[in-house]
Amino acid sequence: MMRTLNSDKPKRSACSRPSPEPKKSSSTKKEVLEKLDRYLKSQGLKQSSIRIDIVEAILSMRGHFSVAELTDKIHNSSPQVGAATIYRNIPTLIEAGVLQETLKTDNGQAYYETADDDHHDHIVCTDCGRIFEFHEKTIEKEQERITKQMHFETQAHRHVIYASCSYKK
Amino acid sequence: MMRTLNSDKPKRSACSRPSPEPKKSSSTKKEVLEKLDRYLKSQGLKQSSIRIDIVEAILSMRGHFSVAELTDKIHNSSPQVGAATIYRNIPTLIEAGVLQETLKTDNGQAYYETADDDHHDHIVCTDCGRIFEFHEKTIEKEQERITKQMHFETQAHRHVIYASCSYKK
DNA sequence: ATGAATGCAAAGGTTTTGCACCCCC
DNA sequence: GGGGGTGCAAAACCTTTGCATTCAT
Repeated sequence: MMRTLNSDKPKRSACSRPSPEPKKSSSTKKEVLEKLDRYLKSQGLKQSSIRIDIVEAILSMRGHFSVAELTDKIHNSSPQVGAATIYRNIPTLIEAGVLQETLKTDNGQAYYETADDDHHDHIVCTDCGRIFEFHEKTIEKEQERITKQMHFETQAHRHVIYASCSYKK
Repeated sequence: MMRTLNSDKPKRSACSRPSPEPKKSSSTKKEVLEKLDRYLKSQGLKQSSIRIDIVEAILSMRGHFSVAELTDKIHNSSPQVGAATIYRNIPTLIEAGVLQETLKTDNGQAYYETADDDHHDHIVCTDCGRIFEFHEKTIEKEQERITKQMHFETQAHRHVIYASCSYKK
């Protein structure tokens, strides 16, 4: 029975398209940590060595990653960090502008990426599950026009295209 | 602490915008049941009174609904139907062209609507959580253009705008 | 009669929460 | 020292699955 979109985990091997380029980091690690520091101070929150560990793991990730993948990375250097701590830090780091949510898979798992300024949306390969990015100003503008016309104030959007890689086989 | 998009269930009362119009049913109940019948026969599957109950409940729903809401509706007339049966029927009914998935909320709950031919995307009100629809050919075309240009074959897409209703308060 | 459909309960996977303890400011 | 931060385990949540039973054809 066919399932909905990407609820079956596709195998990486099903797709021979080259992986997306790792994004060129627009900010240095130092800048990110300073931004975090400013945010924490502004909110009366505290630095903690574990929070720094988590941020460093995030900065070392390439592309888009799940919490499970992030957890593995963190456990490389700090095996004792609990999953709950990572989950509890996610909203904080999003608020701080360090992290952003990419998309949710149909099975409910969230994917994240390091926050950056250039907005983009995503194409998920239905063969291999990898996530690619696209930029399209026209769509952004149309979106804004529609929302205004319908008397809403845009807060955010998620635009995910599911498509199969033509390089297949 | 602010959470991601619609992970907090907003209260209906937070938004005074009129509800979306119930969609004018493009097919009669009879037509839908015939379509289902054709699909089931083609797949060697069976009719069952419970499956018909589920379809009738779907057709009686207005707008967009979660499995929980659908289950409640079904239980009005057939209280004994188990949740597993409803979940197991969903992929079948999607395949049959009776049902389609609208979106997943950030907390992982799926929303559905009756299948129809006119494609549209969705605006979720960040005040009240209600789901509205928009149609925009320009966006569809751009999307197709980008996907082709990147050498993918489009399978599907999900485009959800999160926006607050200006009629608020 | 044969295989699909169902109910029940248990299991699954991801994320959240309660609580006692720890540590940053 | 006080309030945020953390670990652990349990709970929450939606959904899926195993198994014995029932039903459609």
